[in-house]
Formats: sequence, structure tokens, C-alpha cells
Amino acid sequence: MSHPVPENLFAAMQAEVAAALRGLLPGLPEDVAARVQVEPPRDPAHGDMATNAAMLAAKPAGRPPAAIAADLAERLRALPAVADAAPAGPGFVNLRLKDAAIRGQIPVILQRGEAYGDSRLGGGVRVDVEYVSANPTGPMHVGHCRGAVVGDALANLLAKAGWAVTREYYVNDAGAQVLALAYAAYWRYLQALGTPLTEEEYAQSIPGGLQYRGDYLIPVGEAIKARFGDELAPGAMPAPVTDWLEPVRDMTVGLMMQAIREDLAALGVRHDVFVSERALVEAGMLDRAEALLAGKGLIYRGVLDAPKGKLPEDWEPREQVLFRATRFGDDTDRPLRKSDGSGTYFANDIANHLDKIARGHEAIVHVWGADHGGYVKRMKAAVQALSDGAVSFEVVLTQIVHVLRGGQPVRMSKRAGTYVTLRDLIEEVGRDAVRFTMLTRKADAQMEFDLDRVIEQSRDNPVFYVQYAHARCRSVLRQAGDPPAAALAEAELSHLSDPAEMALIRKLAAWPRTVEAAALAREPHRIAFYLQEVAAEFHGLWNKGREDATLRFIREDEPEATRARLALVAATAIVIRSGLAVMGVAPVEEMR
RNA sequence: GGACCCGUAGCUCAGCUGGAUAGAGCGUUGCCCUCCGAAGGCAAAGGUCGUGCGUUCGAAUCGCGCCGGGUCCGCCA
Repeated sequence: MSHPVPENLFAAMQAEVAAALRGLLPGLPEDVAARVQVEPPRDPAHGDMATNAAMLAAKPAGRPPAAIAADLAERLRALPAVADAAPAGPGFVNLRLKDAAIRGQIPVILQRGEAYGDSRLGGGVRVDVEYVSANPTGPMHVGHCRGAVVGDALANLLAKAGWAVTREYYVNDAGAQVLALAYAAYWRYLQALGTPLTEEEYAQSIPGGLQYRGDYLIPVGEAIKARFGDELAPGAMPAPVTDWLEPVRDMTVGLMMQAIREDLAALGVRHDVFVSERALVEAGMLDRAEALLAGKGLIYRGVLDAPKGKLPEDWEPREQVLFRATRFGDDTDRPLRKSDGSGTYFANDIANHLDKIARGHEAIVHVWGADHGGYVKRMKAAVQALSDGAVSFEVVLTQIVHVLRGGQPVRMSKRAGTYVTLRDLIEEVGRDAVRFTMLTRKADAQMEFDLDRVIEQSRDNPVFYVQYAHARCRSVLRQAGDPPAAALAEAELSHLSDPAEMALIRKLAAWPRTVEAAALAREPHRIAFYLQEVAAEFHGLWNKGREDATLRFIREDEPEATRARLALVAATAIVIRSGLAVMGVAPVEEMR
């Protein structure tokens, strides 16, 4: 990083303020200067940046904040980038930067391209981001979609902010549900062979009944027949489970995962690794995890108290193998083994997390549906126990998406045929609209997804609004013959002086800071909001050009001013693309 | 009974991890387009931030108690 101009103006100023504060108050504890914040003030009239340094330092320094603010302002005024610094309010120091310092971001943006905003904040920490992890028991539906988009965007965001990210999908291919799936696929296989049995006869003959009756297993049955003939069901009649379970299960899970991968690809969601629950258990990871915890004295045999409130009908006290999750803040200890000796889902997931740790991850982030909220504490406890607190564990919960059409709720019913698969959704509104819209709400807030609204071409559709801004940028640049960024970076930027132009540049200069804040908060939706603000500034400038011809981007009679404005337009397009890239949305060249 | 999430303008939602007079879009109201950049633009009205205490120089933000909504709660995943 040998840029003479800092890429993150706020971080650079934070360092300056901290240094000035140390110079002013030599005895100040180091952590006070480090905690100093430099942020854009809520009210733009207060300047470009404001710092709370004087208020933080007041108590340890034993001086009133206003006095410190006055002294600090004087020092900051001497900085070359600062036009003015003034104490204000309860002890803020407001800073106004010189226009030249703000404009200086334009060549930086043009040089860095879409890498503008990349940060080292994450320090290369190896983080495992697990998302989707839908059970391989059927095609993906809209319920999976939000987690997929949020997880993918969060992984992009953390990578941009300097974390070393592994994108992981945990395949739940070991539990009772997969067994039920195998039975269901076996039924379709019997049908393919022309079995005389009726569905109900078959359903009654298997444990738990026929749980997955969807049509999507018909091709699976055909595929099993194509591979095995009637070998697994001689005479088209059910054979003993042990004769067919493994091949049927493996083939079915394989085909389901293939379908899921295709759905994910259609949504543009990527994963680096697919970790199989079954493979982990077979490799002995569960036993390893249990032994590890036992070695720490965290495993015991015991009987849990009955849950309060409504009791399950078949409740009876039972001795179980338990993990001392309460030692790490959980509400109760948690069972690890089912009565047949196999691992509970939780136990297998502990194995999964031991595997993540063993692969060298220092941080684990999950994206889960809100219905898994009750599972967070125990898993956090497990990771703490496994890593002796060295590996962090966080969960981003996503709330339900209500699908609407023209303001009316779309009923989600498999039977009525109104069940919305992920594929249907993408085909109807397009991948980019799906992704962008899924990021226009905080993950843990419920969201309405109106199929008509998200493809509407109007101001109140953020997808359109942001894409339109980029298309307008591109349109202007095309009209000017697409000058190369290097040429634009040489433009004489003092031609950019209108308040609307400066406001746009300020907004662009906030991109690196936005990336860092969003990454720290694990909140990719902030990128969507930021891009709407950039688009609003740009459209505002465009609109001014409609009324005031001297503000148009291209002016035949003013080649130097035109070049400066083209530089601004090109920088705007770059920042929008950089943000869309985090969201996994493709920028458009023109609106159609 | 308990745990977790949520409660901000008529509606849908932001609010940069404790800062200054709480924001945006929609909707409402009022202006603006014969034409050169109107799939629109400008402006206004609209909030005791569910509620009551507390911590703090300072609270929508942190803590506790209520009220309201959601999710979950022993060998399902």
C-alpha cells in the first residue's frame, strides 16, 4: 500500500486524531486514544467528520471536554487535509476537509478499481462461514433462499474486509430424515419397476410411514432402476432393508445434492467445501470429540429434569450421556447419544465443529434460520469447550420471508401446487433481483418479498434504482468513448465544485469505511443501503443537470471540466460495481 | 414455566455498536414537464423511538421489570 493518498479517509483521520490527542495529553492511557472514533456527523452541516476524542479523554485527563476539544481542534487545523476544525456541542471536534483532499479519492478509486474498499481489518483470520446446509431431502425452496444469499454475501464481505474465508455447506446425510428419504426413493424405484403394491400398502410397511411423497423423487426411482435393474427389489417387491439401503441412500443423497448444487449455482451462491455428516462420523470424528470433552471432565451420565410447561406425553426420566453445556452458559446440559448409541444431531454437529477447528479455523460464523435460535447457546458452548475459548463462534439468524404477489400473500402449500421452489423464484424475477432484495432488510427482521414489486421499474424498487444509476454511468461513459481509467485519473479535479458533486464524492469516499463497519457487524444488508445512498446522490446530480445545463457530465465546450466529471462518473460506477460484487449481483450496462 | 429475536412516522424499514435538532422510500398535501437528460423533479406536513425505572457528561442504542408480536424448548434435523 504505497498510495500517497489514504484509501480510507476516516481510518487515516482516526490515526491523526489519536496522535494529536497523545501529543496533547502525554500521560493519557493508550487505550483511550485507540478508542477514539472519527465518523461522519449525522448532520452534514457539522462538517465532514466528527470525533469524540475530547469526551473520551476528559475523565482520565481530569480536564473538561470543551477545553480539550479546543486544544485538539487547534492541532488538527494544522493538518494539510483539514480546512477547519472546531469544538462543538458537548465536546465534539468537527472537521471539515479541504475539497482537494476529498476529491483526491477519485484517482484512488480509479486506480484501485473494484478492489477499492478492500481492507485488512480481518487480519487474515481464518473464518469458516457455514450457510445453506439444507437437508438433502428435496429441492430448495424460498425458505432456504435468504440464508443462502445472506451467507454468500457475508462471506464476500468478510473476504473483502481481510478475513481468510472458507465457505462451507454441512450436509446432513446421517440422520433419521435421510433414512426416511431412502424409503421414499425406494418406493419410487418400486413404482419404476411396476410394483403391484399401492402407496398406502407400502407406507404401512415401513417405519415412520412414507414421509417424502413429492414428485421430485420419481426421476430418482428411474435412475436407480437404470443403474440396478430389479437387483434391489426382485420381482418389483420390497427386499430386506439391509439389501438395498446403502446404495439407494447414497444414490438418492447424491442426486439431491446435485439438484441443490444446481439451484445454488442458479442463484450464484458458492461454497468451497461440502462436509458430509456421515463421512465425519465414519472417520471417527464424533468419538474424537467426545473423548476430547471427556478428557476435560465435561461428559457425564445423568438424568435431565423434565422441561417446564407442557410436558411431552411420553416423558420419562432417562439416563443419558450428557455434555456440561451449563458450564459455558447454556440453560441445561445436552445429550450426546441416542439410546441406540449413535450420536444425536448435536453430537454430530460437535464433530463437525471439531473438524472446522482441526482444519485451522480461528473463527466460525453460521447463518441459520430463526427457528434454530434455541440451538445457538449449546453450540457456542461446545466450540468454547473444544477450543478452550480460542475459537470464536457467532450466528447470524435470518427471519422468515413472506412471499407476496401484488400485495397478497402467496400460500405455501405443496398440495395446492403453490409451493415456491427457489428455481421458480429465480425464473420469475431473476437472480439479481432475488439477491438484492434479500439484502434490503436486516437478516433478523421479517421480510416481505413482493414478486411484482421487485421487478417494478420505479424509484421505490431499490434493485432498479441502483442498477439504473450504474446504467446511467455507463451510458455517459460510452457516449464519451469509454476513456481509460488511467487517463481520467489525470483529470484536473478542481472543476468539481458543485455541492451535489462534492456530496457524491464524499459518499464514494465512505465506501471503505462502510465495508469495515458492515463486516464487523456481520451485516451485509448495509451494503445494499449504502448503494441506495450512492445511487440517490448520483441521480440527484443527474437531475440537477437537467435543469442546469452547466452541470451536465459531457460539455462539448469544456473538455477539462468534462474530463473531471467523467472521472467522477467512472468512480461512481466502480464503487457501485464493488458493492454489487459483495452482494453477488451483476451490474447492468443499460436498462431494458 | 424458561430461553432467544423483535417493537422507531399512516405503511415498509434504516439508524454506522453510547453522541449533537432520530432518517429514507411509499402514502398524504402543495408546486413543476410545449423543447434540449421527466420510466420524473422540488417542497411541506407527519415520531413522548412499546412502557417504567436505572447506568452515563449523554440512551432509539447498554442493564433490569412490565406490555405486545415471533421462534424454540429430552434420543427431529
